[in-house]
Amino acid sequence: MTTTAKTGEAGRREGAITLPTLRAFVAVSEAGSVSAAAERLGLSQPTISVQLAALEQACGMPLMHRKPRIALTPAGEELFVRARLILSRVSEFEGSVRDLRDLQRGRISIGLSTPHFALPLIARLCAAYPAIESSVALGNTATLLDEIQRCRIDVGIMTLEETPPPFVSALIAAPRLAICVRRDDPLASRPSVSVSDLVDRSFILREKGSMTLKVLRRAFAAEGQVLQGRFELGAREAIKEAVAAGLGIGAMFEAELGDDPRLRLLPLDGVPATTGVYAVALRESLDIPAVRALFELAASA
Amino acid sequence: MTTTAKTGEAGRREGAITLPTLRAFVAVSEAGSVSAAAERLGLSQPTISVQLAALEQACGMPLMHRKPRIALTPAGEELFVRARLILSRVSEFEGSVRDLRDLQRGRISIGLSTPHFALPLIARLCAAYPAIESSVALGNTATLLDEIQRCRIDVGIMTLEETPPPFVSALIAAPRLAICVRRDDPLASRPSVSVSDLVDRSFILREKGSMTLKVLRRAFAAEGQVLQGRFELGAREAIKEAVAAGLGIGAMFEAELGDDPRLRLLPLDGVPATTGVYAVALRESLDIPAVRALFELAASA
DNA sequence: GCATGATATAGATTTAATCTATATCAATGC
DNA sequence: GCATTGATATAGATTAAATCTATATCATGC
Repeated sequence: MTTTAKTGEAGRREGAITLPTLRAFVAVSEAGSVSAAAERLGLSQPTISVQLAALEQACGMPLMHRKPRIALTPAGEELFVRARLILSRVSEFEGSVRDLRDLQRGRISIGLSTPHFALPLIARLCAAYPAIESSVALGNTATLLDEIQRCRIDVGIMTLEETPPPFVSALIAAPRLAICVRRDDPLASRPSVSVSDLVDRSFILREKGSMTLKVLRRAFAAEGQVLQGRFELGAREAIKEAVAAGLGIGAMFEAELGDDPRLRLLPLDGVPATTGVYAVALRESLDIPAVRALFELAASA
Repeated sequence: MTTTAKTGEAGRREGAITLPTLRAFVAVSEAGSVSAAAERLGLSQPTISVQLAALEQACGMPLMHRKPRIALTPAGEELFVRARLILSRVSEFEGSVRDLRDLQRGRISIGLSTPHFALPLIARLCAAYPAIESSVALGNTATLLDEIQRCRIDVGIMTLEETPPPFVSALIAAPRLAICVRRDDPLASRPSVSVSDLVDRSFILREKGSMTLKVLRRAFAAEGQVLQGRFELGAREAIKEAVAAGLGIGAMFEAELGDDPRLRLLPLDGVPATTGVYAVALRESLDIPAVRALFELAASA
């Protein structure tokens, strides 16, 4: 029975190349048998058999012959090399994912409004995950929230009263508002002060958007008073200098003063403790490993 | 409403990385928007959106943020590079497949028992597809069929009567069996000979497995005669020399003699034309582009 | 020739990829 | 400030891929 070659099309049914088919092909080539490859990949033998057939289908030509034992055709030899190249790139990709997830690598950009409370936390982050690169910028509560929302920074550490919807936060500290006066100020020897002690005093204020300003203004309003600002300074350090220079009195949260011998910090009575220092991020940023790590450190402190 | 960070696991639902997800990711990164990427890939916008989410799921972290406009996270930057590497390897793989299929590259190993009929065909193959490398070996019908079956060669060109099941074949030529004698032989002037003319002559025979031997023996048996072999030689060229040296007469298929002035070839009457010169291969080898090309050339001659 | 080990096929099930239709979200103009 | 628009995400359905178990076929060695 002489079968004449049918010259019609064959092997044209394409089916895109997929990673499982390539894995099966490479495993069979290397293991020298379908069943050994199946075992190596932790899959069933028919799965490998089918995947191999699918790849030959997709390529439109036989890649292996099975006669004496399973072996590559010339075309198979060539494609085997390329298939292994693909798979090794995939492994590298997966390795990167693992590193990134295990924080063997990673980056986080942080914005601060309160260096005093933020830096110990950042220091702990760096100690726990030495491979994380962090970059730090400064700002006030309002600008930081804006930058978080625009994804300019991953996380902000700032004083805050409430966390609006798109954000999540973790409490770091709950300092009270205090008044900053010169050491020779009449009030300097008082253990604390109240709004009524301050109505005729002129303040050096933080800029708009600052939580310090907002809380102070509200404390005055609660007493029916209006805050009198002498002038406005956009940085806490500058305010300290201004107070020391006798330009007025200032306000800042406890522990923000540091160790300045020229000044004294007096707790302000009658201010409800509604504010706190928080780490803040977009909810979806919590899936960034470095951000999650920072939040976990904040929560565990 | 102060939402505290939930420190529970997140992004752990793995789902293996696939090529479509990587393609979507790279396309979005390059196109700068999901819908542009969809258009570029010829897919719908939701498909890309879903694939992107699937990759972020598989990686367990966000790869892009979408706030001002869509942009890569630091992790995304790193993985983007690796993803593009993978995809370029895949393109190379697909390019190889195309080349192999279009015979821009390819190899074929051919076995011959009848160089006279085979070489013109091989010459046509080389002319039509200059990029195909072919390697040629010799053998008789039986050894060639065996080598084909063991995938030692892709295709054999040989005299054959019938094509056993695992093979397919294409007819190349249908030469008749002829007797080879010295120019000074008493039979040399005859236009043809019959078995009865040869009963007392002593033959120089081809080896077992040769189709020439098989057909000759059967022609004798059909007349009730027994073929008398003087001795056996494993190569056609050697038989010619032996006949020329006067050791006996030989047999070969028409046109196999070539142009030897010492010899004459006499058609043997009464031999049914059941044999032909065929290209033979395993059925599955027809999917090898170079083999298919050879068969198509044979059929179109 | 029969037993055995290996490969392929069948049928069923789960998951992935893709679509259309629709909802949500963000930016922009009136 | 609200409505329109352009872009992205979600839902539900459908098709195709990947995988399994069970079984058939095939080849090999004794």
